[in-house]
Amino acid sequence: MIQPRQENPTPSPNSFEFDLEARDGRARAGTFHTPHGDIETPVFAPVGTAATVKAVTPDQLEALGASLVLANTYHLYLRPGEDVVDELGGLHRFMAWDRPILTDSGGFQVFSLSNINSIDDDGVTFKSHVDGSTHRFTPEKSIRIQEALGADIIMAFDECPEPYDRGGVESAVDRTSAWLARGLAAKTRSDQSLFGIVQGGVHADLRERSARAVTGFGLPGYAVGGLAVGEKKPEMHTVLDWMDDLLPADKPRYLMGVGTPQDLVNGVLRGVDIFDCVLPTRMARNHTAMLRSGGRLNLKNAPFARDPAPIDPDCGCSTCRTFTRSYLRHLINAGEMLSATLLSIHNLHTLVSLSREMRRAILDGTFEEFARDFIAAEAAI
RNA sequence: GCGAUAGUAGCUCAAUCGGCAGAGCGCCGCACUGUGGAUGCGGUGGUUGAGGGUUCAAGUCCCUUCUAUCGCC
Repeated sequence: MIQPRQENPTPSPNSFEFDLEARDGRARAGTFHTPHGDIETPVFAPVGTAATVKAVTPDQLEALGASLVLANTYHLYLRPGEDVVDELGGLHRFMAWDRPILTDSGGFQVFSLSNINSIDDDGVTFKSHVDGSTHRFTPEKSIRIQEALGADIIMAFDECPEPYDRGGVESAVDRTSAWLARGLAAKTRSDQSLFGIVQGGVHADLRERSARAVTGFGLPGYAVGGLAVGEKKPEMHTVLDWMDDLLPADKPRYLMGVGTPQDLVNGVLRGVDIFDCVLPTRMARNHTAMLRSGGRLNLKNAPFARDPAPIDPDCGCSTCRTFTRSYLRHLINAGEMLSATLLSIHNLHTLVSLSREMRRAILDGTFEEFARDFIAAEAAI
């Protein structure tokens, strides 16, 4: 049985302040203060859907140098129920992660995982993907659940539409703003910071309309939603360029659901501070190792059967220091759960350490060179 | 030794009256971006145990033979 940590870190007197420490071009290095410690940016947040980062233990996450972890409101509401988490002392104690936690609003999952019954200006009625039961989320309900869960950063309930359906994007922009106002009004806890989400798809005028509305609430941080949902890469970069101009410089920017090592570099290059993504752990479960500079290794592939090399000879993670590709392939082939753990550690290390290196380069004033080399190396592959 | 039953893809099995030899799994590979260890997509795969016969046509009917399982002297 896992014992939750007992010590309670002293809350920063400046909780939810963001110190912008350095800039290099549009790239930024900063520190976001939360009641559970500081988040040094740029940062990559591993995703722990149901109060766990899947096959990775908190000790392993800590060894990786992770600070912020994302948990999912939709999943925790359905199972075990936010009341259970609340009763057991809140998310930090429940999942034994004493550092900063961010919860999603449930908006995206309602659209991507459940069966939607109806969506209107008031909220969304949907059927659970677990048992088919009917539920309803509203902006107020999402805040109530997230307050019961108790993460440091909580997200406004939003609508994430198809990026190329302009009519759908336009109504999602206005609905997301209206829902943010209601979520803010429903908020009662002062030890959680609410981030607003900018929508607008790939349309400049809609991104601007959304950003103006959302930043008007003077929130402690802002998220860019509706990207990495099927649009082309150059379009994502263009939207991020717009966002850098539209979002206040003195607040953290969070690019939701992204991404690959290349996405992180391209995001930081355009002023993004926070990332989260399921890719490193999902690919780990699907036998794929992310390589730092482009490329992936599907370790299930036959040629690795007798390969004595580590996944990445230049990687310093515990998996690469310890195990051969041959052994990892054997674990996968034998159906051993350990393969998901070892690959998750490698994939998370790739993104967490890349974020840390980018931070250092920004502080040193060498980030533009770092990014140029990184993108050149990727192009050479 | 005699008898019964069964041999079809790597595995488990389909294939109507004799009418283009198939499926699932595995294997090989691809995808995966605000997470279900999920899922989706594509590919490889056969001397139908062997040999002969009947027939326009045989996995299917006939003969011989080999192998396996069960039963009986």
